[in-house]
Amino acid sequence: MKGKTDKKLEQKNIKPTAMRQLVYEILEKQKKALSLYEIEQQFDNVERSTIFRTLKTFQDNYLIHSIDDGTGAVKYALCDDDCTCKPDDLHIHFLCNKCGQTHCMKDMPVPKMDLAEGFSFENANFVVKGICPNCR
Amino acid sequence: MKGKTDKKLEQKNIKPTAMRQLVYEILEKQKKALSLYEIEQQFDNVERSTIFRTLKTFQDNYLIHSIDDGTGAVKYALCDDDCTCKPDDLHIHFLCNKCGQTHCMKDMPVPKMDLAEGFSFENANFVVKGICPNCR
DNA sequence: AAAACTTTGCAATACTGTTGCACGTACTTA
DNA sequence: TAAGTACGTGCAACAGTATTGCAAAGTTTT
Ligand SMILES: [Mn+2]
Ligand SMILES: [Mn+2]
Ligand SMILES: [Zn+2]
Ligand SMILES: [Zn+2]
Repeated sequence: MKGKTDKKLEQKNIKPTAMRQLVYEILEKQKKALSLYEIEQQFDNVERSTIFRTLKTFQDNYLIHSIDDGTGAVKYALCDDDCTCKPDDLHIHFLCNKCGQTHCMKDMPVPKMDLAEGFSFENANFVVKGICPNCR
Repeated sequence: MKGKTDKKLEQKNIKPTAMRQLVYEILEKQKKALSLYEIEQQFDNVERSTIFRTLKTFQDNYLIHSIDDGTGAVKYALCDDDCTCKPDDLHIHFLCNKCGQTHCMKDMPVPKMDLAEGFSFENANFVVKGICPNCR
C-alpha cells in the first residue's frame, strides 16, 4: 500500500524516490519556508547537490514554490494541490526581520496591478518584512 | 561654483568625492536600476569594493535604494529627493524576463496590506516580472 | 540479462557580496 | 604651516550560495 507522500508526489508526476520522500516530508512538517541549507541540516549525510536537484524537480512540477526574501538564500515551501504557480496562485510572503523566518501568507493573493502601458505581467515576488507574532 | 551633483550629494549629507560623483552620475543617467557589476563595467579601472562601499554610503543616506529582483545581483536606483525609504516611499519594481532590466515603477506605491494578527509591517520588496515595452 | 534511462554523490567552479589592512588624501587644530 | 586625526580608496583574501560535469549506483524497459 502506498503512503500519502507517494501519492502527493505522483499527483505531480514526480517519481517518489527515497530522497524525494524525505525532502517532501520535511517541507510538509514546516509552517515556514526552508532554505536549501536548512533542509540539508535535517539530514545526517546528504549531498547539497542532490537536495538542490530534488528541489528543482519539485519546483518544475509545481510541488513547491521558491521565495527570494532577500536574505541571500532562496527558500522553498509546498504549493497547494491545485497550484500551477500561475498569477492567480501567487501569494505574498512575510519575512521576520528578527528571527529570519519566512511565511507563506496563503490568504493574501498578489493583488492585480495595472502596469504602465506596454508592460505585461507574468509573475511576481512580493515580500513584506516586519516582525512576526513569535518575535513581538 | 558647485555642480548639481555635489549639491545632490550634500543634500543627503554625503561628502562629494570624485568616486561618488561618478557613481552618482552613472545612476542618474539610467532609466533602469543597475547592479554593482554593471556599474563596475562603466569604469576602466575601479575597485569593486570601492563601488560597493560607495553604494552602501549612498543607501545609508537614502540617496539610493536597492532592489532584489531575484536575478542574483542586487540592483540600485536613485531615490527621490525627499525619500527616506519609509513604507510610504516604497514602490513596486518591474523585472523584464527577457532583457533582465529592472525598472522603478515610481507611480505604483506598495499598497497598504492588512497583515494577519500579530504581524507588523516594516518594509517591503515587491517585484513584478513580465515583458517590458522594449521586448514585446 | 542487457541496454537505456534516471538518480545520486562527489568534486570542482562561478558568482556575488563582504571584510581586513595598509596607504593616501583631506580636514582640523594647535 | 605642521602635526595629528578622520575619512576614503585599492588590493587581496574570504564567505556564502548556487550550479555543473562526470562517474557510479539504481531503476525500468526490452
Ligand atoms: Mn508561499
Ligand atoms: Mn525603485
Ligand atoms: Zn520572527
Ligand atoms: Zn525587456
